[in-house]
Amino acid sequence: MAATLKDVAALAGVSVKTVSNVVNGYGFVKPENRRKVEEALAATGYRPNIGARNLRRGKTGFIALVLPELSIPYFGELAALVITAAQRHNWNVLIEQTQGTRDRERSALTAMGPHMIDGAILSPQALAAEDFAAFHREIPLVMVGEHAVDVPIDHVAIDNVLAARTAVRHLTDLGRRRVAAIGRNPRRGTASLRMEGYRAALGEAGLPVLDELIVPATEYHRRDGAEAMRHLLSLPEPPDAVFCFNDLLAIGAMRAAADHGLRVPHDLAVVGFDNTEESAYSIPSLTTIAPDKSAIATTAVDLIARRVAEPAEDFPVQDIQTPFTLKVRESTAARPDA
Amino acid sequence: MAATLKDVAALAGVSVKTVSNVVNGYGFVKPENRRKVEEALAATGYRPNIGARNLRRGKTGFIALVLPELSIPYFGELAALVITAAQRHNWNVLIEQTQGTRDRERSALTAMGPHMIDGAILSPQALAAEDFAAFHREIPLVMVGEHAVDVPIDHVAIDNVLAARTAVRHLTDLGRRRVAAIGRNPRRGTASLRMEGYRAALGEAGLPVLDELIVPATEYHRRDGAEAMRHLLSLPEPPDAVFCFNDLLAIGAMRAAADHGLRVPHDLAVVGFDNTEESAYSIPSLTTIAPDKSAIATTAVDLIARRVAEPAEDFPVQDIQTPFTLKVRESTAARPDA
DNA sequence: CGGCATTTTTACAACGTTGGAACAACGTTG
DNA sequence: CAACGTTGTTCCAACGTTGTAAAAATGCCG
Repeated sequence: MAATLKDVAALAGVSVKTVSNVVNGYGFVKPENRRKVEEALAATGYRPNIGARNLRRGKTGFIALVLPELSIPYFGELAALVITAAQRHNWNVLIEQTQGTRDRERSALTAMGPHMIDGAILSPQALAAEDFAAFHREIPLVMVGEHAVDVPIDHVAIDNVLAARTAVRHLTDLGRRRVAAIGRNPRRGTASLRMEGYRAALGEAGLPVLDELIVPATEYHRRDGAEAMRHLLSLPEPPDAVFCFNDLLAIGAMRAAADHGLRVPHDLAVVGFDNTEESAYSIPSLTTIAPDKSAIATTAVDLIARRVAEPAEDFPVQDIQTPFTLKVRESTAARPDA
Repeated sequence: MAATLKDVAALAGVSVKTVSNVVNGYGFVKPENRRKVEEALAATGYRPNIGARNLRRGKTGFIALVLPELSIPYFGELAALVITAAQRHNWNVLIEQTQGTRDRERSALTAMGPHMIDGAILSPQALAAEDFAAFHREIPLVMVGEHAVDVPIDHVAIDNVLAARTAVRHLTDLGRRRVAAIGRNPRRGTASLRMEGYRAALGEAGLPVLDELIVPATEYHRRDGAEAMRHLLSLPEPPDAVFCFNDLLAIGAMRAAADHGLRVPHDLAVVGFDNTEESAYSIPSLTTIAPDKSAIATTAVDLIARRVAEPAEDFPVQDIQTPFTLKVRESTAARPDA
């Protein structure tokens, strides 16, 4: 069996507490004893029992990361960064997958009691404001990306309206006149914000907002992008550009366009959102909004750390905007004839 | 604060143990009391303190998943499946990222004592056999994918030799004569197995194994695939087909080929390995070996569960092969002129 | 060398849970 | 009605750790 403090103490010939003191770096230990304890520690290969320690300390050493699906590149990349950021605070990360369903998001919120986790980072898709009422607000919670309005909860995200506006503006600057949008979804807050940016950019360019060019998507997978694009291509007058609300939709859209014999960017310019690794290598490579994912992860984790450290908080609910850039790639190269 | 058994007991007017009995489904509780306890449970919103429970039971309720990087699609997809499989055993999954470095793989193995986890699933890349000696073999360990030879540890993977042979055979069947390989890496066991399959298939087709067509890769990222492909295209006599040891390498290779003005599959046929979602939507879509990832995840988790359940085991070390298929897509379509 | 301050060590309790044993209540049986 | 088995409940201890407080050892001063 694994060695405990008791075993180490017996071997070193001191009390359990002295060993504990050495392990935790308490100052007043006779050098002689310190040496003996350290030897015993090494000899037994002692590892503290985290569970027992946390039980005693009233902390768990875990934070939860609740997201739709790890197999979606954006979330995989984000999770990787969150885990790395959490390590700096000596936290382990528990990942909970919700498939973007409200039920599972809600149950993740309630099931993970304060016994289990010290805090949670949540990337919700379907949660409504009232779901948060059920949540025991005993541990810090940070929302990333999606933002349930009217709920006083810390939030970290990019400026979605501005990002979308930037993306669409880029398309109109290239001279595209029929700019479609894929990803409308009234249940997603970010989708509404991106719609807003889309409309604003069209307005600035003096272009009309045409309902027929706005395609909804429930999920944001490649398949949905392809489907939406097929629909757009079946229109009497198809678009000459499309702004997709994430990279997967864009990849799917480019695929459908290719199947249809269209050339990207010549016949159709495409912009995505997220700057997943994939978008830099696709053929053609994908112009996309590049949020600073590392900043998102670090900010969210640090925010939880701060709330944990100062629990009886009077520092107000945070709504932090992290930076983004537009990565211009082949999918929006200028037409040679333009 | 969160409710404990004591609080619930006080409210219900029974002893702590009776509440515990109700919570754990112990049979002999007076209906009257059961009702009272259940009401109190609901009223307080009691959640068991997992740490304390595990401390008492000597189990942790966690398994570790040690892998190179969550942001790599294959591992993201695998992690998603492992988490789902683990849920069926009431396990939480702790994900540890190693970046594929030997140091971090080793430290993950030792740092996660038996206090922390009930078992571990390991997808190693750089570990040598001797590293396992350091590992306290107190908890079940399953290796997926890579297999450190000479170490008696459970292992789950596809038949890499056969898979590679199948992939290359597919290329030679299409009439390709100069079939390159990208991904040679003597430090990776699977790479050697895939090399073996590659050589075997060439042999069967009566083709020579040419050193110049075999390109090493340390990491298996898109960037490495592109780099390797650029090298191949600089040869006096470039290949007409390439077998990449994973999908990312293949995506990178296709990207480099496109940059070079080559048409895939006409000028160059490409086969990948892993069947990540991305490969179905790339342009052209990628022919690839499709391991049954779900089977890998389930088998690995179930194996751990079995070893945990029967610890004083005499059931021998397992080496389980999971099925795979070859998904033929556009990147290896037959030449129209052939 | 007694007294006192400082350093070092230890005993004890507690965190929340559950297994085991002990105990209590009950109905049944001889 | 005594003995018994069954059902239901409680008490105690323990899992491994650390905070508190008290005890012990040490060093210093007069």
